[in-house]
Amino acid sequence: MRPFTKLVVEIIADIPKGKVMTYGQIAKIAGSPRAARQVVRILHTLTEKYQLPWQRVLNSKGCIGLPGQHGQLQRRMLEEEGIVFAENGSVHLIEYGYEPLHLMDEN
DNA sequence: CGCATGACAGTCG
DNA sequence: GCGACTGCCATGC
Repeated sequence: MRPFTKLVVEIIADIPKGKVMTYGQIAKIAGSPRAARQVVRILHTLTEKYQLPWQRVLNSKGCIGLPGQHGQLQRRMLEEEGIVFAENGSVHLIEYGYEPLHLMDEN
């Protein structure tokens, strides 16, 4: 497994309950600001192997990426964690967005 | 090895 | 503010 992938797994696994992160955010922290796609792939590939909280990972719009039933399921799981959805079906990233500061260089 | 694809992001009109 | 286009990087065929 590449370092990037490993970091992504660590980061996602480190997302606390009631918080969410975006693909771009995770990718950036993992070391590749442009690797949001890889985060997506990693979710697909490893979410079942490592039991990652995929439901806490959203796109930059704060919306569920999956269409249909999976999205509904994800939304319900997030609500169970205490996350409140906006009227448009998005999550308030300003409030629920999680930033693992211990992984930041300085900033 | 080359082409196509993906649960995306950022910019432009 | 929304829709369309391009960029990115790794995996799959």
